[in-house]
Amino acid sequence: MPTHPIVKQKYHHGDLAATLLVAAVSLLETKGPGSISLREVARVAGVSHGAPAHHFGDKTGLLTAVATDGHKLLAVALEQGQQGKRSALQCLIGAGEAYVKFAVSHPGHFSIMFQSDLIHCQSPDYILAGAATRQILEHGVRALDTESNASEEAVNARVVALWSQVHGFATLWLSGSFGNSEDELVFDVLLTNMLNSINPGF
Amino acid sequence: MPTHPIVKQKYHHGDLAATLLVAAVSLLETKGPGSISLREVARVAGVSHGAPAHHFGDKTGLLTAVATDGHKLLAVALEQGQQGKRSALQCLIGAGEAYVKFAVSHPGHFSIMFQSDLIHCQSPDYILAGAATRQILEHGVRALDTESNASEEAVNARVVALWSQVHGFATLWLSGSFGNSEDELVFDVLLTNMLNSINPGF
DNA sequence: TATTAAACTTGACACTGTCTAGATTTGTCT
DNA sequence: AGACAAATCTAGACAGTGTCAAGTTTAATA
Repeated sequence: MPTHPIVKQKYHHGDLAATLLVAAVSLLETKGPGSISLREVARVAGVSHGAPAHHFGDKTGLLTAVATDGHKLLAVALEQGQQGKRSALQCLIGAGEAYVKFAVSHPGHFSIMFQSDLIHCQSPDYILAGAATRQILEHGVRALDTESNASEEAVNARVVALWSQVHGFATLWLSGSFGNSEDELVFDVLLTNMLNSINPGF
Repeated sequence: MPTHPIVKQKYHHGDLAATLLVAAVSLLETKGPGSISLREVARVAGVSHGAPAHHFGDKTGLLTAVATDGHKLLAVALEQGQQGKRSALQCLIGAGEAYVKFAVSHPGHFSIMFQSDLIHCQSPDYILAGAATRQILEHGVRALDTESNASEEAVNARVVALWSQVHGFATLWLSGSFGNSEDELVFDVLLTNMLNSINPGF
């Protein structure tokens, strides 16, 4: 007879992989990617310490899955950030804004997405998901530059410049390098000013 | 009688703190900030596993020292990157170039400098060293904007924009997000193109 | 229903960070 | 110089970690 007959603890969780991912993201937000513990993830998910291995192989595998999920979510956010914009420039700025806001609103995911020493960055799923992000940015830049029939190299340079800027802003903000102001207004002002510095003609 | 009379292993190392820092940087380059082990640092330095505690308190303390050293080295690199430039704009671009090249040539230091979950980011030394970096960038921007009597807010926005761009470029390059091309030419082209996109008038 | 595969648990192992107590060296004071 | 104190490093212990192997329970399949 079980001690807690009402809440039946089934041997098979049913949806453990997804539960582990949620727990991992939660712990990434609090502990950070360098201090996260696989056993604690299992504990939060309510399973034994060996359970994650069956779904993700090892700790790196679990973190890779989180990173891959993060890239997929980011791609969706970038698409949404472009919707309903008038000009191609506004479209690109919308994507940049979405990039930064995704990072700030999903710190758990973002904290691991580019940590190549903690994930299997050769994983096909991860590479594929990451390439989608880049493609969306590139598509936006290309739409802006078609009018001024820009060279392939110029488009590439602009993608790198835009990506670097929003990625750097997100990273520096999350690390507290801009001063650990909790003020949301400061964040918006900084971000808006930076994005407005993107000029159509380079 | 010692077994190795020539190389005398002294009980007191003499300069252990510096040796530990060098070992830590070396391991940060190979293992990465999330996988570095304090005991291995001690092993590389040739001392017992408990030795680092006496100089740096704990693992976080050692990593904080590396990060602080990194910020000091970066400040020097930024100053040097500005020297001998004609215009204020070229000066600023030189600093940006120095920022990225420092990150790529000191991956061990740079990998930990902004990881707020792995260091004591409230440490006065660390805060001071980090503020110097920001001040140099701000000084460069201010020199550029004095002619066009820019507002305080505009200067601040430009600092954030420039810092974000070079920091993001360095981070993305080191994470392999631009494609893990070992080609140095690709790096230079990408960086130069990006820096040239910095326009004097915003 | 019997058998097989999947999902999860349990125990073990080496390794880690940190704490404590002790050993060795250096510096200082008389 | 000699004694004492401080600084420096070692050595052992402890709980916690990732990963492996073997075993147990459940689901799927035939």
